[in-house]
Amino acid sequence: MSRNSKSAPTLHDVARRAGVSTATVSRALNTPEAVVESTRALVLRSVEELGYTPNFGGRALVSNRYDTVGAVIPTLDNAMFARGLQAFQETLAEAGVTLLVASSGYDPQREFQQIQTLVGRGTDGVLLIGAERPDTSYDFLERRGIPFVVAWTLRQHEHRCFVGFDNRLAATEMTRRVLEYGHRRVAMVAGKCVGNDRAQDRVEGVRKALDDAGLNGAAMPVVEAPYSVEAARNACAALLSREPRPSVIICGNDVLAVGVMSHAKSVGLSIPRDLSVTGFDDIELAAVTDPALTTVRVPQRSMGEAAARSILALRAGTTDSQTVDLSTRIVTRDSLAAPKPD
Amino acid sequence: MSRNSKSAPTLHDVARRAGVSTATVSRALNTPEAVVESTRALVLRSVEELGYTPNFGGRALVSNRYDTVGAVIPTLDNAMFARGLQAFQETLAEAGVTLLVASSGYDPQREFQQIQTLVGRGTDGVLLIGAERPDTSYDFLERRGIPFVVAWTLRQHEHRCFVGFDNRLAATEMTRRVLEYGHRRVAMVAGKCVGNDRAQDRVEGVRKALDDAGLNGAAMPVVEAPYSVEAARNACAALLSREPRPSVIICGNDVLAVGVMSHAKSVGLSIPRDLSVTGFDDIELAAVTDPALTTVRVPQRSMGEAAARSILALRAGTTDSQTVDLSTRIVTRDSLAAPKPD
DNA sequence: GCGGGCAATGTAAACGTATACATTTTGCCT
DNA sequence: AGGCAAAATGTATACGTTTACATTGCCCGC
Repeated sequence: MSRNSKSAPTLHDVARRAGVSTATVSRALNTPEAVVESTRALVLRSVEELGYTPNFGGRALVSNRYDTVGAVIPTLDNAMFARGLQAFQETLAEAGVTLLVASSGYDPQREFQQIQTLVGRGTDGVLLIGAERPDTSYDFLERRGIPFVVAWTLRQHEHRCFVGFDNRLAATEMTRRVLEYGHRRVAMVAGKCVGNDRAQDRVEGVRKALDDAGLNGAAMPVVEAPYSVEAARNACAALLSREPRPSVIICGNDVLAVGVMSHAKSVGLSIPRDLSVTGFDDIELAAVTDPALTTVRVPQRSMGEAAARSILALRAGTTDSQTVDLSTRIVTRDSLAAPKPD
Repeated sequence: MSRNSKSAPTLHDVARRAGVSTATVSRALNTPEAVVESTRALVLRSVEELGYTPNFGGRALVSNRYDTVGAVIPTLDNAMFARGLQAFQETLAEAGVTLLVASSGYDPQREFQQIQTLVGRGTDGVLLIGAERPDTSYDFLERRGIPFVVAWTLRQHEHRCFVGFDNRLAATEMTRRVLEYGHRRVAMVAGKCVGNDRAQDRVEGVRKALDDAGLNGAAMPVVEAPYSVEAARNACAALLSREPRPSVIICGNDVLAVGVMSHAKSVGLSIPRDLSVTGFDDIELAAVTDPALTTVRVPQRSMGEAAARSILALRAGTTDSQTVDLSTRIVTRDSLAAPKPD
């Protein structure tokens, strides 16, 4: 009954068993090249036999490094963030860094709390989604000197690091494509815009393309909906009841597009014959809806990886915060076609 | 330039500024009722002014509590785990516990590494998905005395805590339903079974229902596919080329079902007239496929919440590991119908 | 008015690790 | 062989917190 399991073995225990000092054990583990082969083997065997693992608190206390980065995500329900986060986590893990996850539920106040919690936990890097939040949050991080990366969007800023894509531009390009098909009665189902710059940018992008084409962007009908199929159905119903009825509905998100198509079909409309629909994100299921969804491909995994690399660089002391601008492209499928003549 | 930002304020700084001892500050923060109103106010003001936050390493070192639980998830790509994890995280957060996330990529070896990393990080609770893994992993946790919960599945076990549902039973029920419709030529597209007891259970459940009905369960054609639309397409092609052609394909997952339907339609089959398809999980999009998917509803959020509660209970010292058995139910939509007569 | 008891606060000792500095050992050159 | 530099190891302290124990001050009953 030698292993009473009451308390974990410490550096001291290992040192005594190996007949060396604690400093040597520490070195054998952290800077192996600084210790001679024979003693290193001795130490490692002792570590093995005792099943020693370093105490995280002790290590963190003295070195002030936690090898932990936090991410505050609006929600994990959305497959999109999940996938990006997956890549983020994997890249971090390769560098021996662990990921702490928190979610804000799209609430800036809660996001701030979560940031505080994470930092209080010894997070030495933070991933944020979207640029729009109270200065309080930014100030907190900057004052504390915690490196952070803003992802899923792009902004011009002196000192901050962005990893994302231009939501506005992507929406403009998609809209331009829609107009090329000859559509003039354009409507949009957007995500909730308050506090969500990505949703805002997408609306703006659509408006801009309309303006560029000599149409009145500001006059375009827009209904906002939370990112759910059911909400999108209702939004679609609202848009279809307007006069003149839109010939195309541009959606701020693939999930919304799925809901829109679902409702349109349920009231007897054929897509794209009677109504065209476009999405945004290119989630896996966009390829298998009926009809398959024409949408904007967003480089989710690359974004997660790039964000991780940026944060690692920042933690390592990179001074120049290089923004990473990833590109999107339109995936042409079957939900967008020319409008039928009046 | 009083705030040099070089080093964070410590308990000492707060104490000196408030003119009290560090012990009093600590108490004012952790056990407010043990300190008189006036000094508490004094301390809190001092905390405020200095922007003090406790050093996590110091606290963890002495108290040996990290208020952190880890989760090792096969992958975040699958919306299903993401949603459950979201609920898990929320419930944890309410109790002031932070979530550490790692992913295994369905690799038991990597899962073990991740468990070790998390525990080395001071995780005082772990969430695992699925029951099947090397004893090494279980031994490690049990020897260390780290409470853990196994979710997404159910097993009989003396000391371990399970939170999930009976995959086998759910599959049996779905198959029974299929048989009630009159189907006899049953085939299945399953998830990869090696190391994945949920996928295995679902196959077994289908076989059992067939056996119960006097059909030969073991003879049922099964193709395994990773959880992706594309893989499911190929699997579907393989099954459809067999003689006799199946009248129904039971899928181990909604994503697989979507892929199967997509392929079947692409070769000119009408669903459910020429081929019935069933899913598993009831992800949000199952309701909007064409036709809408008949599937098994899995209580993802409840599972996440229940798992969190179990882990919190275990951490708090509950001795009896109460297993939580959540129930599933069949959601009837349009992808399952009677087979057309030969 | 005085002592006893209790509430409030202070003192100081851990917790386990990393590392600056001191000491010993090794290897090499003359 | 002796001495010296460099390599290897040991010694001892600091990190910031919690908490057991010691101390102080206060109120109350007699």
